[in-house]
Amino acid sequence: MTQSKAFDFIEVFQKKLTEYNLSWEIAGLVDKSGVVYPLGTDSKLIGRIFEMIIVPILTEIADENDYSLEMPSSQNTYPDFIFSPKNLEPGKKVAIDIKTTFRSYYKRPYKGFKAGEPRPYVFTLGSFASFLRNGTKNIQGHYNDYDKHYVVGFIYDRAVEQDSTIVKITELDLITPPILNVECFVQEKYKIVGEKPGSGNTENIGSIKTNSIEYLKEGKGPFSYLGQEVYEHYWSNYPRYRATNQEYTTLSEYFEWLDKKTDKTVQVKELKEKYNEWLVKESPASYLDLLEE
Amino acid sequence: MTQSKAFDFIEVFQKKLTEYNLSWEIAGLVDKSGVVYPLGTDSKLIGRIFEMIIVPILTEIADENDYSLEMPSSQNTYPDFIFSPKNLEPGKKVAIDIKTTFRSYYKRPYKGFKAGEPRPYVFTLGSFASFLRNGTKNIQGHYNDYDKHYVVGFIYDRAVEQDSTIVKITELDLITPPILNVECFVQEKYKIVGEKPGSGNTENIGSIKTNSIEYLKEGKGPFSYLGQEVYEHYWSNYPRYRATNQEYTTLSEYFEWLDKKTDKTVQVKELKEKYNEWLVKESPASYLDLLEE
DNA sequence: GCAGATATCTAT
DNA sequence: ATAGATATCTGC
Repeated sequence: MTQSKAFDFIEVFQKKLTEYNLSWEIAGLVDKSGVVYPLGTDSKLIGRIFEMIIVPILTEIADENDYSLEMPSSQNTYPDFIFSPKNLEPGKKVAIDIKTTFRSYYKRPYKGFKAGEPRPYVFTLGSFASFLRNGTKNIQGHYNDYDKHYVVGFIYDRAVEQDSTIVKITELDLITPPILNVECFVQEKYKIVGEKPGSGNTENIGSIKTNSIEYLKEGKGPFSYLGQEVYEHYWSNYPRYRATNQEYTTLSEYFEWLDKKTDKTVQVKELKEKYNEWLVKESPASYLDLLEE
Repeated sequence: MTQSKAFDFIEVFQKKLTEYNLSWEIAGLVDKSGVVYPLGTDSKLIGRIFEMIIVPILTEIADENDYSLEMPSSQNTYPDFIFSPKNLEPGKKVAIDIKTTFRSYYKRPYKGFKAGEPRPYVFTLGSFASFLRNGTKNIQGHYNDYDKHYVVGFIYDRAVEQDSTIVKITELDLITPPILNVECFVQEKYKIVGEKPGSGNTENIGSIKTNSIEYLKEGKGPFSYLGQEVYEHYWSNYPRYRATNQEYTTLSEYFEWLDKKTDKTVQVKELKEKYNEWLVKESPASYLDLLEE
């Protein structure tokens, strides 16, 4: 079997996920003598856990579609997983990145949200200052080696009570898992990217902001209308954290900035039209009033 | 029992560590059904693991010395653990922070080091821009609530081979632990602080640089001669990452900077003398010189 | 939403 | 040693 348009990672991954029916109920860490240590809810840890649990699924997907599965060993290298074509077809690698964040909830009614509803959340989607600006910076190989960039995102509740009792391997039942209510989505990265950073000093792209995982599953961000190239251009020119000249910080301002450039290769008018269409049909504001802030 | 000068955390912790004789041989993560997932060597994970393994030791120490053990729940709050006096004596809390880094080795002889010797390493010792400059910033309570600040440091080798096989709980023997050769030290923070940052954009204090854990165990950094107050003053005035005016970046420059200030409250001459004494007796350079003789 | 915290690493 | 990467969070 060889790669073809038939390989749809989103579809395949979701199918496997259903088949495997993972519980995500991680109890803790186990040492070689069988002592189990409870986990905290630290996100650094949780993110890695999701990453490791899905390895068998990714391995199976790779095998069945004539890819080899690679994991960069360096800690500062994008992406988390690579599907590398066994036929070595250039420019056809597939990048898979795992992203994680936790839910918090409104305690009282706020701007059209009811008490008890989850707050809108944002995923941090990786640097906008590394491989997007320099094709070999902090990436395995070259940015051009990749055909597709997928995000597997996890959202979860932190257990309120932290358990810190150490138990024997025979007493796993006694442990309260630190994470609950896990939801997962898969989508092409550009379709969930937003127009605002997800961090300051470490210059990460922020996802669209929503409290509904459906919106992410369906990939309804602005660049789903504008296209992957516009996403790449927008974020490779987004002002750096310490830039004195903030040329633009929104898509509207980006269009104006683009319009003033002499060497532009796209029709700004068309982009504006697509963006307006998105605003009307798909923007979070059209889902829920006043998601701004 | 009440707190007294008799409570020496370093001594007590080292004793418990010997008693417990922990193996540090973490095999992996276990879920509630008993499936074990291997760990990677990602430092984010490893650091948390050391943190969790020593919880029982800290609990016992707290109990036996009339402290309660607290762990700040927020992810951006110093310290990792707090010993809080049960008699509520103000200004007498004890901060314990866990720090981790891994060894790497010279492949060929270099500047007096032999091939195969471990490279000198630096621990990142937390921000110099938060609670040191604003007593309530990113700290549980106020900086003045604390009497002592200890660092428990771990240094380890990353396993060369990464194991990614998932096993049953009955097959723990099959797993190769991802970390080997763990060494641990405890020391008062100011005694292991160095004069250079341990990170750029995230503005962390760097420890003294050494490839010998003995040097850290003994707390032989420059501020062990200059004192805790000089450490706090040096690092609360160290130039920020993006500062245009780099007033000083070494202790020698700091002394000159201090000398020019009109409101100084310390005798710069005395500091210089102490520093010179340190340079002669204790600096890593004087260690290296001894090694070469 | 911004700015800068959490911890540590790596390329130059 | 420096500068900026890795991922995500939080106070204002």
